[in-house]
Amino acid sequence: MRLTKACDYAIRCALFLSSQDKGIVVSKKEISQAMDIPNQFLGKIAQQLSRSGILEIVQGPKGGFRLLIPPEKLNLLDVIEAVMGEIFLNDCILRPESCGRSYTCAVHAVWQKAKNQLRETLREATFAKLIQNEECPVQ
Amino acid sequence: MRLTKACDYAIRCALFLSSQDKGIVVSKKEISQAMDIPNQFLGKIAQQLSRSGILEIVQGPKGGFRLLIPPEKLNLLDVIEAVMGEIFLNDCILRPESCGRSYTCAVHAVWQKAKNQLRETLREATFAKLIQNEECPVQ
DNA sequence: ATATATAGGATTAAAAAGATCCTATTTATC
DNA sequence: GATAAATAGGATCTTTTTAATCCTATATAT
Repeated sequence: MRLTKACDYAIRCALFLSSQDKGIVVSKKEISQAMDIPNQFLGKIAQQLSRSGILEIVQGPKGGFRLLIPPEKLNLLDVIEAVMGEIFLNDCILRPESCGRSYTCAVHAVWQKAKNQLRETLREATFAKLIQNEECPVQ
Repeated sequence: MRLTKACDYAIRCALFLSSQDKGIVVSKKEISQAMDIPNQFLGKIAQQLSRSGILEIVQGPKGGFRLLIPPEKLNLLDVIEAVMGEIFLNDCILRPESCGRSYTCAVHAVWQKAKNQLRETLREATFAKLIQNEECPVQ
């Protein structure tokens, strides 16, 4: 029920890029140092974010990563699902054929509701909002 | 971001007990066969449910498990957290001291919201409701 | 042409989950 | 009380997942 480190790093990376000037290329080294992400691991994560169209990878000298989606449109759900695949709480939601017992179906309805709520909450959280609100109301 | 097998089994066990006559003792063997749970593993899970006061373990011949909380009051959250501990999506919510970077705090507010929603949805799902609704609207 | 970056397959290490083994303990029944 | 039928619970093992790194290949600014 937890986000993986890879997710955490992906979010940090997206936060950093969102806080930089629009459209600029930021080197992997700079991001990994600023956001405390293992350098090589960041490379792997960037590949996933790149496959999902969230950022562009620029090779060669002065290479690095460029955010393709503006922070106003990019949200936590996009970044998390780019790394983890579609969020789900229980296998049976994605594999209903493995659902033999009848009353477990009522349970699945709950998983489905919980999943939808969770995805919606994450979708609402754009990176533009996240980098604005530096204060922390929950702690 | 997924429920573990142990959680799944715990829920199956609670579903089975909820569907039986109130207050009766059901043997581990019967539950494990009916709900397709590895017998020994069920023993471990029952210990956790017992520690949380959800069921009572009866030893000796004619022993087994007895549900202590009526299905109208028992809910998915109780059972899941008995097995997994308190639900959370990201470490930093439980360990705010590890939260150094300022803007990650805004992210934590989202985790907190998502967590609260999720727990509320699971809390609303009582076992009485679950064993009633045998049809499956989501599939 | 060269030096500087990232790519990406392969591998390794660490952690968590899933399951089982085996002896101890409890208790109904004879 | 003795016995047999149950579960308890520590220890162990296996598998899976996660986390991280190694190393050669590739791209590109200068």
